[in-house]
Amino acid sequence: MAQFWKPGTEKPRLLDDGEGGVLFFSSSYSSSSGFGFSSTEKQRQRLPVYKYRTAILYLVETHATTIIVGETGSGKTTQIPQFLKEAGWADGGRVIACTQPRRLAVQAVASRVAEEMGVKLGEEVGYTIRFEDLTNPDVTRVKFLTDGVLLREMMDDPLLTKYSVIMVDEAHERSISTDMLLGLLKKIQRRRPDLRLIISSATIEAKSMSTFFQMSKRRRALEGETFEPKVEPAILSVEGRGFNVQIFYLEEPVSDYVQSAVSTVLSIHEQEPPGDILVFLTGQDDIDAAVQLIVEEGQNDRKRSELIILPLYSGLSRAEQDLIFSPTPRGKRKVVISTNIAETSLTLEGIVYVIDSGFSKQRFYNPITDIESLIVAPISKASARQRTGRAGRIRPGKCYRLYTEEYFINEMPAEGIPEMQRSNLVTCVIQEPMISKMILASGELGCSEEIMTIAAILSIQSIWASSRGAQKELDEARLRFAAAEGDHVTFLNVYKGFLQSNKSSQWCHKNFINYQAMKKVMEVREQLRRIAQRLGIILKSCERDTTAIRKAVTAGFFANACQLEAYSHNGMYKTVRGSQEVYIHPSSVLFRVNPKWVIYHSLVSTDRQYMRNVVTIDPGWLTEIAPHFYQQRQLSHMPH
DNA sequence: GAGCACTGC
Repeated sequence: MAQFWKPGTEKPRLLDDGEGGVLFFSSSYSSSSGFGFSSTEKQRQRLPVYKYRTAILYLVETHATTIIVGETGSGKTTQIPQFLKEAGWADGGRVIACTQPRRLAVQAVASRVAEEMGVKLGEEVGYTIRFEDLTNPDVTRVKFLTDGVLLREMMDDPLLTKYSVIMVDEAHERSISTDMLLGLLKKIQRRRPDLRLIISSATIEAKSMSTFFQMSKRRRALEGETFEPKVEPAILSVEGRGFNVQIFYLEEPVSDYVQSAVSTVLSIHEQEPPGDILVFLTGQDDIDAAVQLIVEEGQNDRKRSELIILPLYSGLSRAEQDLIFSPTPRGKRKVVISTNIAETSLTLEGIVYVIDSGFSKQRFYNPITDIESLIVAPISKASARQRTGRAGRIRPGKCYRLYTEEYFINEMPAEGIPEMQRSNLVTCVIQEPMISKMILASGELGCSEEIMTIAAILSIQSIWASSRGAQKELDEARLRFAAAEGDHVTFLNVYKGFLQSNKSSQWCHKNFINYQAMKKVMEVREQLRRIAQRLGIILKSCERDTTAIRKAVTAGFFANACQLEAYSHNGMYKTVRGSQEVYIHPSSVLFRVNPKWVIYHSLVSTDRQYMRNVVTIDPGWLTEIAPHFYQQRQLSHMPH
């Protein structure tokens, strides 16, 4: 058993005075009395970040980059933009920006800040996320946005000239777009000494962030007499406002963390006072198995009926996810069994006990084979702390780690590998080149209306409704739309039906289509249509000429062509590019159909490499449409 | 016979 941090007391602080640039403020700075202020104002003053107001403003004034380390509950995200505004950083038509990795967070924080400032959202305080721009360029002074949107803005205005301060929040998550943004912002700083950056991070990893933003000696030598901010980043640490969480480790490692998690749930329920339980497992399989086990093992338990067991992962429908947020009835105990979604994206109130398996599914990318795969891998210390923190939001909690303390200390990596090092960066550098090529080709082939629809649907996770417990019905529904040419053409049938139903949610429900996904498809399609129109692509329908459609897909995705192995009995294909063994994904309408030649949209790698979303092609099109790629390749069994 | 989590004109 070990003691976790106790926020607000003796938290270790940063810590480097060597180069003079790293500053440290103690938390003994006292806040002024709230007398005479409104209740909102008093609430603001109670947030831990409030007592650092002067320090933060001083650092931002004097340093090009300020790194703020603050745990959840410190209030940094909502308060710092307001401090900046009050201090005049938005004067003269300038704008203060604050980025978030997730859309939901952008919306939530923006409306909270607008409320605190007593202004209407979309005016002085606004936000921009994809498909939704709630800002007014003339009056918006504090703007919240996803880091992806800011990256896009950079394409039109590379120096981001309208912003005076840019705060990058949740930088410790190291998402691809956050990392890209940080790299580009560093470049902008060289050209814009007036720009200030605030990097906000929840972990002590601030030191490497600081090293990154340290500017070169040469640049520093150029600093003239005119006032310029210090180039060394400042670091400030702000305590959070969580509760103490006691940590328990296993004495011996276990081989089956699902079983171990289940036993822990049942013994907490037997021995511990009321309070909800959150269990972190890796994926749907684990989670469903754990739910099943708890039900079975608890069958003879008189207290079993007090447990409300809820699975949680992104594949669940909106209604199923909403169950998680319903309040726990008196005398009951909620057990939420979740993937990583509950680590950062969703916050559950009322959790007192956390069980951490120590694993999550992570994406890895092999640049040689160009295959991304999802692998169950050990989490980092940073993730483990984040999971633990989920237990201390309403009162002191307990966290049960299903691994040994020795393992945590000596073997668990301090930080996860940044997403940037685990992904194919193509779409990050050039926005969706294959889709773009497909759309351009569709203009010439006269099927741009259809290809727009296909492109929009391919950009959505899945248009099919969640199938828990109704697998057969979903398969049957899918068959009703199935087209012999493959998934892409099947999508057109679904889209057509959706339009004919007048975009009805009941129709979606009846046909196992995800209504939310279809609404998003409409938005993406509209966005694509606007871009295509701007580029002068002729919008035209080919009226069911599936050859034109499949040729357009081939034009974009020629590199993903696969041929069925001549004597394959189990549906094995080989990629033309690298002779990789691949199979049609069971969710495809061509599963078990196994046509001779197909093009896939993406590969997913689990125990096998599966092709998701496949369409049949005529191999002759490959040399016709992409001769530069196929000329020198030897295509065995290629008819001529 | 199968789906970690996000994001984007």
